[in-house]
Amino acid sequence: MNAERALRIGEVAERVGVTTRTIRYYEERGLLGHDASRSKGAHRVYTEADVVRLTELIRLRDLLGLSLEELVELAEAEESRAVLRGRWETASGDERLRIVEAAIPLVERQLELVRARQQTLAAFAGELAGKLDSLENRRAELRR
Amino acid sequence: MNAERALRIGEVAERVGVTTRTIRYYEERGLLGHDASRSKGAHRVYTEADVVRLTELIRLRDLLGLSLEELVELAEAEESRAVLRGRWETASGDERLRIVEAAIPLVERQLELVRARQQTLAAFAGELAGKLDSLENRRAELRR
DNA sequence: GTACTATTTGACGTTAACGTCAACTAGAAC
DNA sequence: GTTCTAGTTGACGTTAACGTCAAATAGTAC
Repeated sequence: MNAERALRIGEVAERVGVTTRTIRYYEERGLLGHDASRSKGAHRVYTEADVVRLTELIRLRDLLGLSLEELVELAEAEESRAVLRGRWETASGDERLRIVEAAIPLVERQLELVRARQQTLAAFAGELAGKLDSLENRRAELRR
Repeated sequence: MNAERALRIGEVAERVGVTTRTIRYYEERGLLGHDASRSKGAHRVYTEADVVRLTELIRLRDLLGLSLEELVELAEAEESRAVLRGRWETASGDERLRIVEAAIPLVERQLELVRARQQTLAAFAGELAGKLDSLENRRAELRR
């Protein structure tokens, strides 16, 4: 039904904004579930869902400064990788429910991390604003 | 007047939460103005202002993921390093005004960077929240 | 002065995260 | 089938940001 176009590594890399080396490296490190059915030497095949997923991971890396190891840890429990391996289309209702239920706490965890960083950033911004304020006051006084 | 206690590298490192090696490395790379009056082999001497400054730099590094090179570039223009070298105490009113006026755009720049990051984080948080929402809707449907 | 600890300098070591290169091949287009 | 581009594997190279170690010395306490 859903005849999704198959992507190859080059296109994925370009769209996500990384190099092909990075994608292979991430797979090597266990971040992207590697397809066991791929025979040695055959091209890797990706879907739109992979692009979305990789984009998200890259953002977590860039915005939160997570290391690869931390990313792996974060994504590890994600049973929703089954979706990426094409299991979703053929899954039964029960299986789909389990997949969705496994994905929820993962997104929650990510959201927590982002929110925490928002907090610390807000505090830092406050400090900087205060410092700017006092500098401006000093300037005014020194000008008199 | 202001007889500030002189700190040595070990105490500074502990208070800032880095190692002494890091501090020396930062000096080596030009991030901390190195005191020309220090004779070879003599201990490095720091002030409370140095602790504050280093703390801020480390936070910019950690929260925004800035590289050392970017930090150097950011701090480079900072004429306020004069303050750290003890020039403040002996400075005339005019000099002090110039020091303060040089520090302001620097803090403004830092604040800009932090605010920008807050924006992208907010957008990301929004996306994640949306995704969480749709997952929860799916779950509800699959449960019926 | 002596003892003792923290510091200095210089040098080499380490790790994560890729970059780069070579020889070979899959797969799409014709 | 031929052609051609993009992909694959394996291996070695690179860079930033420190870690670690050794030998000598500064500075503090007594």
